[in-house]
Amino acid sequence: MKDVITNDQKKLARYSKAMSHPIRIYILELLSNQSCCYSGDLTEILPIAKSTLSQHLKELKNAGLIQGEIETPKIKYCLSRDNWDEAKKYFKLFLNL
Amino acid sequence: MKDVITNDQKKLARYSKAMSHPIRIYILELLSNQSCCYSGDLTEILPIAKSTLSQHLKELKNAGLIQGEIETPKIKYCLSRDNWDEAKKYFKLFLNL
DNA sequence: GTTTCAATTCGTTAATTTACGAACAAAAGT
DNA sequence: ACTTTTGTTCGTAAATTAACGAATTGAAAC
Repeated sequence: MKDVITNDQKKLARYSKAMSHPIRIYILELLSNQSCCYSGDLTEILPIAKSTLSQHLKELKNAGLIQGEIETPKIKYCLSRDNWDEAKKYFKLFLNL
Repeated sequence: MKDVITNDQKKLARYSKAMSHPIRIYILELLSNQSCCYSGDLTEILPIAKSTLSQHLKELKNAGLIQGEIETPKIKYCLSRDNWDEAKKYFKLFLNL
Protein backbone atom coordinates (compact mmCIF):
# COMPACT_ATOMS: atom_id res chain seq x y z
CA MET A 1 0.00 0.00 0.00
CA LYS A 2 2.09 2.88 -1.26
CA ASP A 3 1.60 6.41 -0.07
CA VAL A 4 -1.25 8.15 -1.80
CA ILE A 5 -0.35 11.46 -0.23
CA THR A 6 2.05 13.49 -2.33
CA ASN A 7 4.93 15.55 -1.04
CA ASP A 8 3.21 18.67 -2.28
CA GLN A 9 0.19 17.83 -0.18
CA LYS A 10 2.40 17.32 2.84
CA LYS A 11 4.16 20.61 2.25
CA LEU A 12 0.92 22.49 1.84
CA ALA A 13 -0.38 20.94 5.05
CA ARG A 14 2.84 22.00 6.75
CA TYR A 15 2.48 25.59 5.64
CA SER A 16 -1.17 25.57 6.60
CA LYS A 17 -0.25 24.35 10.03
CA ALA A 18 2.17 27.22 10.44
CA MET A 19 -0.71 29.52 9.57
CA SER A 20 -3.21 27.84 11.83
CA HIS A 21 -3.03 30.33 14.67
CA PRO A 22 -4.35 33.92 14.65
CA ILE A 23 -1.18 35.29 16.17
CA ARG A 24 0.92 33.73 13.44
CA ILE A 25 -1.43 35.03 10.77
CA TYR A 26 -1.07 38.46 12.30
CA ILE A 27 2.72 38.26 12.16
CA LEU A 28 2.83 36.98 8.60
CA GLU A 29 0.36 39.61 7.48
CA LEU A 30 2.44 42.30 9.10
CA LEU A 31 5.61 41.04 7.45
CA SER A 32 4.05 40.80 4.05
CA ASN A 33 3.06 44.45 4.37
CA GLN A 34 6.11 46.06 5.86
CA SER A 35 9.22 44.07 5.00
CA CYS A 36 10.37 43.54 8.56
CA CYS A 37 9.69 43.97 12.24
CA TYR A 38 11.27 43.56 15.64
CA SER A 39 9.84 41.11 18.09
CA GLY A 40 9.89 43.79 20.74
CA ASP A 41 7.29 45.67 18.71
CA LEU A 42 5.16 42.57 18.61
CA THR A 43 5.44 42.04 22.35
CA GLU A 44 4.01 45.50 22.90
CA ILE A 45 1.11 45.05 20.55
CA LEU A 46 0.10 41.45 21.04
CA PRO A 47 -1.76 40.34 24.19
CA ILE A 48 0.50 37.39 24.93
CA ALA A 49 3.57 36.69 27.03
CA LYS A 50 7.01 37.19 25.56
CA SER A 51 7.78 33.52 25.86
CA THR A 52 4.61 32.60 24.01
CA LEU A 53 5.46 34.98 21.22
CA SER A 54 8.89 33.42 21.03
CA GLN A 55 7.29 30.04 20.54
CA HIS A 56 5.14 31.33 17.69
CA LEU A 57 8.12 32.91 16.00
CA LYS A 58 10.01 29.66 16.36
CA GLU A 59 7.10 27.83 14.79
CA LEU A 60 7.16 30.16 11.81
CA LYS A 61 10.92 29.83 11.57
CA ASN A 62 10.71 26.04 11.65
CA ALA A 63 8.13 26.10 8.89
CA GLY A 64 10.62 28.19 6.94
CA LEU A 65 8.30 31.14 6.50
CA ILE A 66 10.30 33.76 8.36
CA GLN A 67 13.89 34.40 9.29
CA GLY A 68 15.49 36.42 12.04
CA GLU A 69 18.56 38.56 11.81
CA ILE A 70 20.39 39.75 14.90
CA GLU A 71 20.69 43.49 15.26
CA THR A 72 21.89 43.64 18.79
CA PRO A 73 20.23 43.89 21.10
CA LYS A 74 17.18 43.24 18.97
CA ILE A 75 16.25 40.70 16.35
CA LYS A 76 14.87 41.77 13.03
CA TYR A 77 12.38 39.41 11.47
CA CYS A 78 11.35 39.24 7.86
CA LEU A 79 9.72 36.79 5.50
CA SER A 80 11.84 34.02 4.08
CA ARG A 81 11.16 34.91 0.48
CA ASP A 82 11.90 31.57 -1.15
CA ASN A 83 9.62 29.55 1.05
CA TRP A 84 7.00 32.25 1.22
CA ASP A 85 6.86 32.22 -2.57
CA GLU A 86 6.73 28.46 -2.58
CA ALA A 87 3.86 28.51 -0.11
CA LYS A 88 2.05 31.03 -2.29
CA LYS A 89 2.55 28.80 -5.29
CA TYR A 90 1.10 25.81 -3.47
CA PHE A 91 -1.90 27.72 -2.20
CA LYS A 92 -2.48 29.20 -5.61
CA LEU A 93 -2.56 25.81 -7.26
CA PHE A 94 -4.60 24.30 -4.49
CA LEU A 95 -7.22 27.04 -4.58
CA ASN A 96 -7.29 27.46 -8.35
CA LEU A 97 -6.37 31.11 -8.13
CA MET B 1 -6.04 46.17 25.99
CA LYS B 2 -8.44 45.54 23.15
CA ASP B 3 -8.04 42.69 20.74
CA VAL B 4 -5.55 43.41 18.04
CA ILE B 5 -6.47 40.26 16.19
CA THR B 6 -9.22 40.79 13.65
CA ASN B 7 -12.05 38.43 12.92
CA ASP B 8 -10.68 37.91 9.44
CA GLN B 9 -7.38 36.79 10.89
CA LYS B 10 -9.19 34.38 13.16
CA LYS B 11 -11.20 33.00 10.30
CA LEU B 12 -8.16 32.56 8.12
CA ALA B 13 -6.39 30.77 10.95
CA ARG B 14 -9.45 28.55 11.34
CA TYR B 15 -9.46 27.59 7.69
CA SER B 16 -5.72 27.03 7.76
CA LYS B 17 -6.14 24.75 10.71
CA ALA B 18 -8.68 22.70 8.81
CA MET B 19 -6.08 22.39 6.05
CA SER B 20 -3.22 21.55 8.37
CA HIS B 21 -3.25 17.80 7.78
CA PRO B 22 -2.19 16.01 4.59
CA ILE B 23 -5.25 13.77 4.60
CA ARG B 24 -7.54 16.78 4.74
CA ILE B 25 -5.61 18.50 1.97
CA TYR B 26 -6.03 15.35 -0.09
CA ILE B 27 -9.77 15.34 0.46
CA LEU B 28 -10.22 19.01 -0.32
CA GLU B 29 -8.08 18.71 -3.42
CA LEU B 30 -10.15 15.77 -4.58
CA LEU B 31 -13.38 17.63 -4.00
CA SER B 32 -12.22 20.73 -5.78
CA ASN B 33 -11.47 18.55 -8.81
CA GLN B 34 -14.42 16.25 -9.00
CA SER B 35 -17.47 17.86 -7.39
CA CYS B 36 -18.17 15.05 -4.96
CA CYS B 37 -17.10 11.75 -3.46
CA TYR B 38 -18.24 9.03 -1.13
CA SER B 39 -16.36 8.37 2.05
CA GLY B 40 -16.30 4.69 1.17
CA ASP B 41 -14.10 5.57 -1.80
CA LEU B 42 -11.76 7.44 0.50
CA THR B 43 -11.56 4.53 2.92
CA GLU B 44 -10.33 2.32 0.12
CA ILE B 45 -7.67 4.74 -1.07
CA LEU B 46 -6.37 6.29 2.11
CA PRO B 47 -4.09 4.34 4.46
CA ILE B 48 -6.04 5.15 7.62
CA ALA B 49 -8.81 3.55 9.64
CA LYS B 50 -12.41 4.35 8.82
CA SER B 51 -12.89 5.99 12.19
CA THR B 52 -9.90 8.22 11.65
CA LEU B 53 -11.21 9.28 8.27
CA SER B 54 -14.52 10.05 9.90
CA GLN B 55 -12.76 12.37 12.29
CA HIS B 56 -11.05 14.22 9.47
CA LEU B 57 -14.32 14.60 7.62
CA LYS B 58 -15.94 15.92 10.76
CA GLU B 59 -13.10 18.39 11.15
CA LEU B 60 -13.66 19.66 7.61
CA LYS B 61 -17.40 19.80 8.23
CA ASN B 62 -16.91 21.77 11.44
CA ALA B 63 -14.70 24.24 9.63
CA GLY B 64 -17.54 24.60 7.15
CA LEU B 65 -15.49 23.55 4.15
CA ILE B 66 -17.45 20.46 3.16
CA GLN B 67 -20.93 19.11 3.57
CA GLY B 68 -22.35 15.62 3.50
CA GLU B 69 -25.57 14.51 1.92
CA ILE B 70 -27.14 11.18 2.74
CA GLU B 71 -27.65 8.86 -0.19
CA THR B 72 -28.50 5.75 1.67
CA PRO B 73 -26.60 3.74 2.46
CA LYS B 74 -23.73 6.07 1.57
CA ILE B 75 -22.92 9.67 2.24
CA LYS B 76 -21.98 11.96 -0.56
CA TYR B 77 -19.53 14.70 0.30
CA CYS B 78 -18.90 17.88 -1.59
CA LEU B 79 -17.41 21.28 -0.97
CA SER B 80 -19.49 23.83 0.87
CA ARG B 81 -19.30 26.42 -1.86
CA ASP B 82 -20.00 29.52 0.19
CA ASN B 83 -17.36 28.90 2.78
CA TRP B 84 -14.92 27.48 0.28
CA ASP B 85 -15.21 30.70 -1.71
CA GLU B 86 -14.84 32.72 1.44
CA ALA B 87 -11.71 30.79 2.35
CA LYS B 88 -10.34 31.39 -1.12
CA LYS B 89 -11.04 35.08 -0.77
CA TYR B 90 -9.20 35.26 2.55
CA PHE B 91 -6.20 33.35 1.26
CA LYS B 92 -6.12 35.47 -1.87
CA LEU B 93 -6.01 38.67 0.12
CA PHE B 94 -3.56 37.29 2.62
CA LEU B 95 -1.16 36.07 -0.05
CA ASN B 96 -1.58 39.02 -2.40
CA LEU B 97 -2.67 36.82 -5.27
C1' DG C 1 -37.94 -9.14 12.45
C1' DT C 2 -33.24 -9.87 11.34
C1' DT C 3 -29.27 -9.17 8.53
C1' DT C 4 -26.35 -6.19 6.05
C1' DC C 5 -24.10 -2.10 4.73
C1' DA C 6 -21.98 2.42 5.50
C1' DA C 7 -20.53 5.49 8.47
C1' DT C 8 -20.24 7.64 13.00
C1' DT C 9 -19.44 7.64 17.90
C1' DC C 10 -17.08 5.82 22.00
C1' DG C 11 -13.18 4.83 24.77
C1' DT C 12 -8.52 4.98 24.97
C1' DT C 13 -3.74 6.29 24.25
C1' DA C 14 0.21 9.02 22.78
C1' DA C 15 1.78 13.11 21.02
C1' DT C 16 1.45 17.94 20.14
C1' DT C 17 -0.03 22.67 21.01
C1' DT C 18 -0.69 26.74 23.61
C1' DA C 19 0.04 29.28 27.38
C1' DC C 20 2.48 31.27 31.46
C1' DG C 21 6.23 32.88 34.61
C1' DA C 22 10.82 32.03 36.12
C1' DA C 23 15.34 31.26 34.98
C1' DC C 24 18.96 31.92 31.71
C1' DA C 25 22.04 33.86 27.90
C1' DA C 26 24.38 37.28 25.13
C1' DA C 27 25.89 41.50 24.16
C1' DA C 28 26.26 46.56 25.04
C1' DG C 29 26.42 50.38 27.93
C1' DT C 30 27.91 52.23 32.44
C1' DA D 1 32.74 44.02 36.86
C1' DC D 2 27.87 44.97 36.87
C1' DT D 3 23.51 46.36 35.08
C1' DT D 4 20.29 46.68 31.43
C1' DT D 5 18.08 45.21 27.41
C1' DT D 6 16.21 41.72 24.49
C1' DG D 7 14.95 37.13 23.55
C1' DT D 8 15.13 32.29 24.26
C1' DT D 9 14.78 28.14 27.00
C1' DC D 10 12.91 25.53 30.90
C1' DG D 11 9.37 23.56 33.60
C1' DT D 12 4.75 22.98 33.96
C1' DA D 13 -0.23 22.56 33.10
C1' DA D 14 -4.40 22.29 30.35
C1' DA D 15 -6.37 21.52 26.08
C1' DT D 16 -6.44 19.65 21.56
C1' DT D 17 -5.16 16.38 17.89
C1' DA D 18 -4.56 12.05 15.73
C1' DA D 19 -4.84 7.42 15.73
C1' DC D 20 -6.94 2.75 16.51
C1' DG D 21 -10.48 -1.00 17.22
C1' DA D 22 -14.85 -1.96 19.25
C1' DA D 23 -19.44 -0.77 19.74
C1' DT D 24 -23.37 1.66 17.87
C1' DT D 25 -26.70 3.72 14.71
C1' DG D 26 -29.94 4.00 10.77
C1' DA D 27 -31.88 2.73 6.93
C1' DA D 28 -32.60 -0.40 3.33
C1' DA D 29 -32.86 -5.33 1.74
C1' DC D 30 -34.18 -9.84 2.62
